[in-house]
Amino acid sequence: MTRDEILEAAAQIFRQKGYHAASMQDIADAVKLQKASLYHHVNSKQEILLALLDQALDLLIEGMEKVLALDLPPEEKLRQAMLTYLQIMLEERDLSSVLLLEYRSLEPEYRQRHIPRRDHYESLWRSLLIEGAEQGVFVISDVALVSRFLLGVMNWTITWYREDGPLTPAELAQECANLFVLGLKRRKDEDG
Amino acid sequence: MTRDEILEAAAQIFRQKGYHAASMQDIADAVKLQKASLYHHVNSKQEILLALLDQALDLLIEGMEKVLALDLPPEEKLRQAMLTYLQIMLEERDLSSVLLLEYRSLEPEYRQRHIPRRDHYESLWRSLLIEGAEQGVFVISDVALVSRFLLGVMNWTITWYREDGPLTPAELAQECANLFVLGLKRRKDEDG
DNA sequence: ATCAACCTACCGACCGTTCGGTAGTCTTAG
DNA sequence: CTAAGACTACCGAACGGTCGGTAGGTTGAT
Repeated sequence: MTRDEILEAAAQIFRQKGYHAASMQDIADAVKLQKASLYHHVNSKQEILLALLDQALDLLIEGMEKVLALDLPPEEKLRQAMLTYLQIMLEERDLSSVLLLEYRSLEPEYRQRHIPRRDHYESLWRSLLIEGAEQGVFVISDVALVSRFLLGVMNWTITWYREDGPLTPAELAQECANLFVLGLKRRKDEDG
Repeated sequence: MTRDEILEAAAQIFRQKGYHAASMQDIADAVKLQKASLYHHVNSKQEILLALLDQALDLLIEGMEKVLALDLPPEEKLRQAMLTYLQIMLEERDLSSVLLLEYRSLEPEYRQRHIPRRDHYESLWRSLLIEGAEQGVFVISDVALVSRFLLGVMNWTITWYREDGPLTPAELAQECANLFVLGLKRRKDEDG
């Protein structure tokens, strides 16, 4: 049994039940250990949660930085960023769900460590939008607001997306991007 | 002390801590009763949660039905619906947060009672979009998907909106509607 | 012999809920 | 007008159970 296996099981249970409804006993059962044995690998339940949030954010930051480094026109870069985000979200659902929904269960001391990284990630999205605006491709009055709209649509997908449904993550990303890109792009009838 | 006062306090605490992290003791403290006295007014903690979800959904359904009854072109009706939704969400934040985030804590028996009403509400949004599509004003390939996108953006606002921030709910609704309406409307360069 | 991995046994705290009881108020028969 | 009875609102104490976490011992590979 490794720490990572415990974290993985914990993510699944946290997602299903929520942090507070999930007990260390549940996690122990899932990895077929005694509850006390978990404490050989982790220091506390809160530490598990923090580790999961860190993992999730690492994935997202890594994905976003790769996209930002690409040499693409803003519109394509935005599409690529949305695709990457949704793919991570929907392929690592346990982790993502914990990041988005169980974040509130972090106790203050741990939260302080987490918030700056979260802010950093959001700033990556803003920089993408700013790039598009500076090149005159996007028309955006409030970059912070639009980035929240963007992340909002995508974040909410984890509450309703079904793997056995009609859409693949890639198709979903495309539909989503279509809707937004049209709303952001300078229209033909607009002046320069 | 009335049942409604207890529900109101419970909503606030559920929003702050989450259902499972909130204790009956917390609620009792908030209304300055002994924990046991709560059971004179409510039957269980789960019943409180269900009552709050019902209250929230009642508000939203009522608002939506009023908007649907208006005699407006589809675009204006959509804008009005979004405004109404966001106003309710942001003016009744405790209730709305519980609806969106604590819904998962409903136990199966209670959930079965709640789900049909929730589905009904979402169908109201779909019918609005269908109306616009049939009149040729909106171009929508997948109504269910678009309605989820719409609700997703708006639902996520409760996680970041600050009352002391720069935007009123009405301004927020307008920005949000602008983005979406552009993505949905038939463009000039499209054929008929 | 060492040490990681895991165990049994246990701790105090708190959970939602129930119980028996007590003021105070309202109703109604004499 | 009064007194008995019923009803509402609330309380203190306790229930069985679960919580996260700890102490200390056993196992087995190196």
